[in-house]
Amino acid sequence: MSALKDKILVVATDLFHTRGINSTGVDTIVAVAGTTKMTLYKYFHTKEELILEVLQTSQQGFQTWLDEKLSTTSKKPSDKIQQLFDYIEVWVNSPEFIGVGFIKASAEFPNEENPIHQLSSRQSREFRQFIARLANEASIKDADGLALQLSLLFEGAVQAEQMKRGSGAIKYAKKAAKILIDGAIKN
Amino acid sequence: MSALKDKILVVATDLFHTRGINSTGVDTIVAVAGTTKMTLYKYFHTKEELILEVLQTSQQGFQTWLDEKLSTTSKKPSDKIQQLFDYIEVWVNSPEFIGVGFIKASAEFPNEENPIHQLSSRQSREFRQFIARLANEASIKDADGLALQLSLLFEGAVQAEQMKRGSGAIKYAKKAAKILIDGAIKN
DNA sequence: TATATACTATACCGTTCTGTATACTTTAAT
DNA sequence: ATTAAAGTATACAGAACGGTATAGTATATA
Repeated sequence: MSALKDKILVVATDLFHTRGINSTGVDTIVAVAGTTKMTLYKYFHTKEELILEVLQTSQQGFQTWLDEKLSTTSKKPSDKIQQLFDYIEVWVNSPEFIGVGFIKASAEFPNEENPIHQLSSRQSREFRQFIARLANEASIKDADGLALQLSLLFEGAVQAEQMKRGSGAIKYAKKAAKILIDGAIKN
Repeated sequence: MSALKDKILVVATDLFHTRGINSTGVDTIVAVAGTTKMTLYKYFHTKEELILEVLQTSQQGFQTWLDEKLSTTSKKPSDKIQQLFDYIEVWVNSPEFIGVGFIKASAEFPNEENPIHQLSSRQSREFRQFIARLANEASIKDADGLALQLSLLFEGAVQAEQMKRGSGAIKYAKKAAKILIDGAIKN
């Protein structure tokens, strides 16, 4: 990948989160990235394509990071789901954390026929299925139900953290997750 | 209040939710409301003022509805917090439900110095405090902690419902809320 | 009948938006 | 040295944006 394409992606990701997607023009993006519109439109044919690529790379980055953390530190399947929110907390409290793309994007593009909304919706579903897989491996009965509940806590906490940084939302989400997981294991 | 001002508010509320706030121009609003920009700008000096008023009236409407439901049906304080999510479920599943304004607005206006973001943040905090009051009346020890957890479930569920209608998110949020409340009462 | 109020109709201003056209410069590989 | 690729610089088209100016109509009250 071209260094400039990468730079544009990084800058766009940051600006979309700090100013909003619709409120960030391509002129601003290229100015901050230190390039021109001609170059941006060489790599991304439309702004929508850029948005989609930003969403995909950020979510992929998070998933890769999370996968690695879970696979290297904990061996037992039943431990993984317990540690999920530990790592989410680490990630949210890291200085690089700027938010979850698909949550914001689905709010800015509510129309269900919009490709950006559809990608956001799919990413949310895939993350939920990822949690469900962890729950299944931990031999939890209603794995899908627990996964949905944990994803609600996740999305709610990220939302709250975005509304006010350092709100402690993720700490209480972690506590709630523990209670829900313990309850689901016993049944 | 003028009938036209009210009509503009209703139309704007609907359009903001179905198309997004930034994606809805004032020209569209007046066209759907069947009036002109001159009239709109007579009642709302700027678009920002209109947005703020839309947010305030919708949240006020929900709070009033919820207050009334809780005060008329359940007498015991300990029952109210248990019934909170019952009514939220009714509200979310009602055909008029279009979402929660402050969740979307805070995503579209992430800048903490923006008046719209500030109002959204305040509304979120006030709703959390409302839950905390219910928890306190039910003699729950860590009322603020439980209120935060329940608000995460609430916001996460609304978010999920927005991403895909009929996702059943609110049903599982209700179950999770029951578990968390029961756990908080015992301690 | 006079006057104030509410509202309409329409044209417009300045800005910003996405996206493109044209021409030029740098860099690296053959 | 030649050539292709990558990137810069800049101007601009066409539409949409928020907001205003001007002129006119309908209605109700005094």
